Amino acid sequence: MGRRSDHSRAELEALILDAGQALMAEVGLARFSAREVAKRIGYSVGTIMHMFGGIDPLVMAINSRTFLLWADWLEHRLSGLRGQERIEALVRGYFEFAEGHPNLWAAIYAHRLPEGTGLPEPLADQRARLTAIVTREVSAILAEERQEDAPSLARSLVATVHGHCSFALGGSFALLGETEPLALALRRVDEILRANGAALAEF
Amino acid sequence: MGRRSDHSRAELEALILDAGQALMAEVGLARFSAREVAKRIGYSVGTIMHMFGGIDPLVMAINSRTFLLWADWLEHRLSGLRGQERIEALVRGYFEFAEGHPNLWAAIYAHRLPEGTGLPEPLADQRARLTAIVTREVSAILAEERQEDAPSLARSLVATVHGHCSFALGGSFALLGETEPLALALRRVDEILRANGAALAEF
DNA sequence: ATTAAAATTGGACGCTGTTCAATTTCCATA
DNA sequence: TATGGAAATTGAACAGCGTCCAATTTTAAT
Repeated sequence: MGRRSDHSRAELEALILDAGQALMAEVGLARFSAREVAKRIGYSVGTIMHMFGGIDPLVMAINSRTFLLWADWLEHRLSGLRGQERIEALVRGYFEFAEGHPNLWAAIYAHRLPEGTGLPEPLADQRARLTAIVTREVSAILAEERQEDAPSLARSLVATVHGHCSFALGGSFALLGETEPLALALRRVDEILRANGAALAEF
Repeated sequence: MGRRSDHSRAELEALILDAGQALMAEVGLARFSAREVAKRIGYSVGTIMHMFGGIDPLVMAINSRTFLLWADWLEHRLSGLRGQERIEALVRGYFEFAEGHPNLWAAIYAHRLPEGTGLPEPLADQRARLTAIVTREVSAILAEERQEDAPSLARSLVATVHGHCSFALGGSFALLGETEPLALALRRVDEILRANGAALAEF
């Protein structure tokens, strides 16, 4: 025991986050376990506790990492698209990422940090990247005199799509007999954008 | 030990659900504990396990109960209102209930039942009541030739408001600098209803 | 080489959900 | 009213969890 220079501080952190995110993807937040992460990387639980300070900060770090993954994936998905195709790709992208990584996605919204504790600045920045992408795209199809509405409108659109995606993956829509959640979300986004003066082609 | 007729079967179930819901409201899903519920009602954990079959079914029952509470509260809130005031009251009601019972509300959406297991019919019915109210109100302000759109539109509106409420209580909006989540939700609902031919007064 | 500091461990603690044999109570029948 | 079988309830056991910390080992500086 003691400082084994098998891994540097940064390497060890990456090791923990890699294994942690993998475990989260496999079993979800409810069955996530710091002990299991420790077992997988060959360190003791104490090491993880010492580095992150508890299981909540660790989960926060993993979730912020998921946001990064998500944002990169979205950007890649936008490349080559033009005009309002890009907006549609954002909505589809939201759903597809969530469906492709349901446990990672659900962990983001199921995990509530004990009251009072806010996100450390760097983690907050990682999370804001996703909305920044949407703001940029919304801005691009908004008239010049409505540019100032873009940030607020983007946040609201993300919330709208999130609500539909959340009901789709959480089973609420299935419970209510709704079979086309994505189509619903796409229509709402279209309506909202038109109502706010976006330049969209006729249906 | 043995069948103590202190309480009938139904009484005991109500006792467990009462104490369970109270505990959920106090500590939230993450710190919810069947053992603590047992302690509070003076029975052993085994009794709860035997009645509900596990902690997941118990949480499901509590959450469905929360839906009932919510629906009743909403109905009461609608009484005396007319026209589009009723739609506005639904949106405000969604936010106010969530803000008034944050742990109960969050537990509904944070709890994901282990895959494959669906809700028992009676519980599903309890949950559908809330959307049924919205469908009724949406139907009331929709033109006759658009009546068939009401159920789907209502589900979508609930999802939209849920998304905004979820971002508000979960801290996403705060993180992104949004300070007026309710106002945002109200505007989106107005836009969506107008886009679908609802009879709403000029702003 | 010595020493102070940092990293890592393993074990303890109290908690959790789940299971089940043993016990107690109830109800129906004789 | 006595009795037997069925149902309810318990308490203890189990494995796992997050958290903590004294003890140990390694590293880096002197």
